[in-house]
Amino acid sequence: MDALELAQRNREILRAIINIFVDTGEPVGSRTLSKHSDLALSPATIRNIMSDLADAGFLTKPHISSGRLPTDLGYRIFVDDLMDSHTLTSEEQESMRLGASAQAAQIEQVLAQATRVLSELTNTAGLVLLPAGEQLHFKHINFVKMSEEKTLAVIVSMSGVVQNRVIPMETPVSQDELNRISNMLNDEFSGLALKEVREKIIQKMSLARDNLDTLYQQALKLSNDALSENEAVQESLFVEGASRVFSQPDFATNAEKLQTLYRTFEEREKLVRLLDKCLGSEDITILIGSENDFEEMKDCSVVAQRYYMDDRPLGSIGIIGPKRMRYDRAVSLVEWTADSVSKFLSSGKR
Amino acid sequence: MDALELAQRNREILRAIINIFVDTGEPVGSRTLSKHSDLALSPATIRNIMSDLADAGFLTKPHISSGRLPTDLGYRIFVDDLMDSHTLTSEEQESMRLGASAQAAQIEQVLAQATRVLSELTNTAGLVLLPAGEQLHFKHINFVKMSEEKTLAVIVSMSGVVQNRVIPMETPVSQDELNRISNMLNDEFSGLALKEVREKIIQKMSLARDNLDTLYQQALKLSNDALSENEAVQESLFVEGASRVFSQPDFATNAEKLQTLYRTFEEREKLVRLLDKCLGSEDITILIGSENDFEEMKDCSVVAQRYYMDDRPLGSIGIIGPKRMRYDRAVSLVEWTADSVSKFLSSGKR
DNA sequence: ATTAGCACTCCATACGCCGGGGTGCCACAC
DNA sequence: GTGTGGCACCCCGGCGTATGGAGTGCTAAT
Repeated sequence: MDALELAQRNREILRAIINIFVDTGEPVGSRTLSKHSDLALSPATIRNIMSDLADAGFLTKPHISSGRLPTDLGYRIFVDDLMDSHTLTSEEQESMRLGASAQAAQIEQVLAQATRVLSELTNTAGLVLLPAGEQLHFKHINFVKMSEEKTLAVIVSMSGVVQNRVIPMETPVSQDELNRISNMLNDEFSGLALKEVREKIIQKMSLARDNLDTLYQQALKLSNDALSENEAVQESLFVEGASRVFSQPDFATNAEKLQTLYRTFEEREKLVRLLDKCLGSEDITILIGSENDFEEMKDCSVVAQRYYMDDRPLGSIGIIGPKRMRYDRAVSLVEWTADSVSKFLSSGKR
Repeated sequence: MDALELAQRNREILRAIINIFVDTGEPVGSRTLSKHSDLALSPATIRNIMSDLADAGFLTKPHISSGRLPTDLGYRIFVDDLMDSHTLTSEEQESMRLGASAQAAQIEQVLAQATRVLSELTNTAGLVLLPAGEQLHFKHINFVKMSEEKTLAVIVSMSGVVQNRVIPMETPVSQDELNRISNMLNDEFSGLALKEVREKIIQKMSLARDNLDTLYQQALKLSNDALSENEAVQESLFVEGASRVFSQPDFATNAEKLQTLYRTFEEREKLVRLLDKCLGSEDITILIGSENDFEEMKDCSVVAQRYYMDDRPLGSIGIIGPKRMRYDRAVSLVEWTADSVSKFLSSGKR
């Protein structure tokens, strides 16, 4: 029997098993299933079907004589084909109303709030990625003289992300000159992606090697310094409510797993990579267990979605939780959140 | 027998017990102690002394017939009176050499690096507090017009801390006016503590209610907005290597404790409060177990010390780890780190 | 004062036992 | 052939018991 064309009844069974397992966390046996489900089938029949489903790779059992639980593949089928779509309650929708206060003037605060709520509602860790690089577009740059040896560059992107960078100066430059430099740069680069700006600068630098206009030279050097390491440094990730994941019964009993999981969250780098992956896809991304390529997180699933500003994808927002989660609810909430954030960022208000 | 004048021999015993316990994590019994220590005493004698020490409140036992381990008070005596001072190896000193590269232009990076090393060397969590408020002194402020409705305030403190703040504008103000406003503010407030600046602004605002100089009015309003919520928002804490604490055997076995500890670290607020306390004292602060007032952290100890910029205390840096830690080493390392940071921040280089 | 000896306590571990919830397979009914 | 009841078997987990080790407290002897 082919995986993709399971008989309707088998699909029902698989769905029921997953639903029950997600609910209780216990492997589900034929007997309990025959009671709990509305299918009028005897345990023996169900056993046969379960056996088939296990052969097909959708179910497994922790030990030889125990109930079944879904494999990653089982969850996959469930998410792709079997899942009912969850409709959010109006309270859930309401709690995602993004603070329209003055507070929210900074984009970071909007994102932080969104993840916090997301984490609360799903009881998992909320994540949001605010990437640098291609997604960010240069709006303007300003230089502020801090001392003879140091200048502060303030870079503002179209999306409202503000970055600071202190640049050590070899030769002093007056504030006046700095202002002229920033005007020059703003005229030239406004609207371009940061990456393009960097490329252009490097290009111009090599062209201008013989140019005697020192101000121009200065400008290029300064802006190069200001934008140089940004990509690595500035890719910023917010994590909210990680402790919720750790207290899930799936992990809480296993100190070993808890350790490695905690370390993964602390490093952040792998989380960034995961969310980064979601940026590539227009649809919501669901990574179940080993589908994410990190051994340490093979018991976790990720649900994430891009968010937009004015129809341009800006970053991604999502959750990470135990594999055993309410996927329907997670999907709805993440979608709704990404949507709310996108609307907020794109609305005239800003 | 008075706590403070324990017979020399008893002090030796207490010290030995603590040293062994810190080493092994097991309650230490009279027999093991009589072997491991160089005191030529029989187990029975040691038992008597241990019993005395227990009566005095320095030792306790997990159950009626088991070895002894130090109480918080026991540790207290140990750190105050019994501890040998640990001398750092030159490698240890070396690893704290703070990156003198361009990287370090921003104060946050110096602090982050310092905590990271501190955490590695002590195998505990490294903490550093960079407080706002009284410790920060106003250097200058700049305004950058982002759009008609939004202005970006960039506040630079004497210590080199840079803060951004987006301010929603009711009426548009030109960049030119913004510049004049910032000049006005810089002349007036440079060098004052942020707190004083805020007070002065409020004072002036009430005085100037009838003043018709709209620019001046604007200036006050803007600066008030820019500095208003800073105190709460900007107090920033770096935590590095928290997972090291969690993997200590003292906690790793106890999922319960692990949970609450996670949560405490995630909230951060209590950690801030602890480090804040250390700001008050010139000496290194050691809080053992319940000496910090947070129930959740009664199994942890804190070792922290102020750091300075140009002889002015700026924030505090330290570690938090299990009560059972090498206090001598922790103290030396924290002191050395605070010292290195202070030297770096105050050096001519900056 | 110090020590040796002894009785006692408590923990950790191992072991055996048993019950419950499962499975797999076989044989039977429809 | 498909679904079902029955039966033998499996394995986890909880519980009570035994056992050994580490430690204490007390007493009596040095």
